[in-house]
Amino acid sequence: MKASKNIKTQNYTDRCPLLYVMELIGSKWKLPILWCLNDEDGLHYNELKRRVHGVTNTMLTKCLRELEERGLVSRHSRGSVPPSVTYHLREDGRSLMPALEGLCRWGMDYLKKHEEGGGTCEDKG
Amino acid sequence: MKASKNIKTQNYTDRCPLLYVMELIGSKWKLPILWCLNDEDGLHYNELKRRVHGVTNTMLTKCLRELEERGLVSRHSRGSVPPSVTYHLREDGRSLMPALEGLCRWGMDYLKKHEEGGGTCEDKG
DNA sequence: CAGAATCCAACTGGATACTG
DNA sequence: CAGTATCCAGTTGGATTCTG
Repeated sequence: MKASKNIKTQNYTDRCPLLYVMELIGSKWKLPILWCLNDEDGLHYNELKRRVHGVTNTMLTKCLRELEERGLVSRHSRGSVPPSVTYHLREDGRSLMPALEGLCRWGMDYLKKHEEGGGTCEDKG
Repeated sequence: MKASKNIKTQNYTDRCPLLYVMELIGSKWKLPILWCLNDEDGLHYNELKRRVHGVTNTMLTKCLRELEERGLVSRHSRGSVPPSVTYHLREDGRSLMPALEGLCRWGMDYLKKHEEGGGTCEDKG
């Protein structure tokens, strides 16, 4: 109760850190990318692409650029031919993962309650 | 570390509770609406509209319907003329608020670090 | 290998007007 | 009062092709 009160008094007007974060990680591939890098730090572009299943070049590059700009991941190029570029999670990116735990827990809890006899996570066809 | 490891092993494949939640509350007005209802439970449509500043009828109605479907808010109509409809936060909606605290904290922390001399929250013009 | 460039479809959300 | 209906613009993301 106190916690939630704290949240809403801080936020629900405008310029709110929570909405900022939502915008930061709200696009389709950001979280999957971060998870992969958190899972195994220092991945090459194509390794990443293989793990973030379904992502396209366009989107992967775009997301990585944005995450880099925001300081969540870092890009290291060897500048050789053929090119070799690895992506790493920076501290801000890493610290984001545990920050998501509350939400994740809520989600698991919610799904458990609402799909008592169903599958695991069927949101939309 | 353990927490974050826990998260990624559970998730980054497909059907993931966290992505589910993100979809649930990811649209533009959902969180502001929930905050308002958390702030003062039992608001009329137009009260809500006044508090969620900037929202349009179309969007407010759409969001409320979706939140209602998902069981986060409840709708009570007196069925009179003129109509009187109040919206309440249900338990699932209320429990979501503290679950957001981790993210919110991370956001405040992040903003503090990244705008040492700047304003409070300038994301985009 | 690690992208960039281009084009396009779908979705999101806003503006406006109308209604029982 | 509490919406609904319609239309429209901007954004998101996918498909495809090309390159040093």
